[in-house]
Amino acid sequence: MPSGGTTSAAVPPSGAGGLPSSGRSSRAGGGSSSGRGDETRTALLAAGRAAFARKGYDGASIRDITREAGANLGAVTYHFGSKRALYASVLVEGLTPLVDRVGQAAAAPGPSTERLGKVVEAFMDHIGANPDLPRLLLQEIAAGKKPPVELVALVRRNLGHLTAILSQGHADGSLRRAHPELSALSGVALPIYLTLVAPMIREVAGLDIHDAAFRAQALDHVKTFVEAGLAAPQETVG
Amino acid sequence: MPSGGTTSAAVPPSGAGGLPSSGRSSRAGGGSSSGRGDETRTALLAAGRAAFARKGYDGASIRDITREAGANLGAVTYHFGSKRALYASVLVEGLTPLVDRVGQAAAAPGPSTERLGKVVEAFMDHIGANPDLPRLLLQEIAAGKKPPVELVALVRRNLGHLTAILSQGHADGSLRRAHPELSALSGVALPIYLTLVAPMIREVAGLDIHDAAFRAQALDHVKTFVEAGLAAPQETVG
DNA sequence: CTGTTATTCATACGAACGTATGAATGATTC
DNA sequence: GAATCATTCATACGTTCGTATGAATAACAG
Repeated sequence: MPSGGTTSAAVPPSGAGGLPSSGRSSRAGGGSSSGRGDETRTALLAAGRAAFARKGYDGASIRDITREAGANLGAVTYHFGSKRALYASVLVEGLTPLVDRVGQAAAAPGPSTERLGKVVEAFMDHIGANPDLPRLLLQEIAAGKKPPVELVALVRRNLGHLTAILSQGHADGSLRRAHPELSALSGVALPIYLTLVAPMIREVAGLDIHDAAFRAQALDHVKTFVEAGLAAPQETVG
Repeated sequence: MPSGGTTSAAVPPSGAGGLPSSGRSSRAGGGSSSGRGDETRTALLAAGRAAFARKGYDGASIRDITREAGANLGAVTYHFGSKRALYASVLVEGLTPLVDRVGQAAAAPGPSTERLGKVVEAFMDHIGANPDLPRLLLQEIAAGKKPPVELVALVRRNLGHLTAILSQGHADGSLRRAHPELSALSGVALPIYLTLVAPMIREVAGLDIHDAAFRAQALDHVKTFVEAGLAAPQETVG
């Protein structure tokens, strides 16, 4: 044996590490370790997000991802431990900012209908700027398997933000008294769906969600639709 | 060379055949050819639908599909020519009945709000009975690539059914005057989304869309939501 | 019975995949 | 300048994939 150990020649910072958002391991003080380790990790996450969203988990290959990231084939194994672990990191680190942003919008003071509008706006804006996110989410969910716990936690948190608004609206009578989960899901279904089927809309109707004018139109429509769908029924006037 | 030809020993009925819905080749008269050819083809379609919906195109393997269908490994090549061709057949032959059913519901006479309700009901009912369909559709669309022409044609036909109702509603003033495509998409987004994220809903909120009671609740909610979202605004009464 | 045709079957091939391995690299610390 | 460490790199292994191939089977025609 030329070198020392048998298999533990290099000890990757991955494995059982879970999902430390910035838990990089540096050697002694608080320095910058040996160089571009973080850059590689970040590049892998970005390339992985694009690849997984576009081709699905199985369709995306580690070779494609590392090539796109400008990294070596072994980079994924080293930084994340496995393809599956990279995928989990992409999922969590990609969706957390969205949930956070929705949480901020939902926490704003004001009447429930106004908060609802702000949440929808934040949701559509963030998703519009990151069209990979709904694809990532749906690619995972559409599999029909039990989603990973981290994803469940994120969605549950998001649902909590929405149901808080709904219960306020129920209390003050401005929102329809309805099934809270169904109502919350209704609020997010349309933004996600519109972003998701953007290629189909472009193909079928010639409308591009990336076009600024149509984006504005879509946002307006979604806000109106969701607010009307959730609003308390008004007395009809002949 | 033991046998006669070089490569054309067996001539599969696939290849450039396109998508004949029942264009089975029988030998001379109109008989039943040599046996269970059609059964195998049908079994492959069913197994392929389940596999593609659950694992995506890349995740589903021909070996899994043929095993599930009780057919030989070469059956897909023989009956469809390639994995891709099987996938296209699954897509078209799976979604056509849904579009047809929506078309029937949309063609019913009556006021536009009532037709709208019937369409939503037909949509949710059919999708509820065939939960693989939205997954198939989304797996394809989520890829972000140009969808196959047959799929575009189907979606365009479906969109036509919906916009017909909407324009009637616009004309008689019962529906909100809004972007027709956006409105139509809004009508289908929620049913599809609810079915699609069923595993997530079950995990996060403990609600199962396959449970009859919740199904009824969901249908009711979706109808109310969509109708309220698309209805013409009423005068508010303090 | 003989030839023809549709279908099934077992097997093989080359490519691509995820992962493992151990040497090379280069910065940091003493 | 030697030791240490995180990271990168080239390469190899075993598996699985889609597809190709040609023989085997079975039904029908004459």
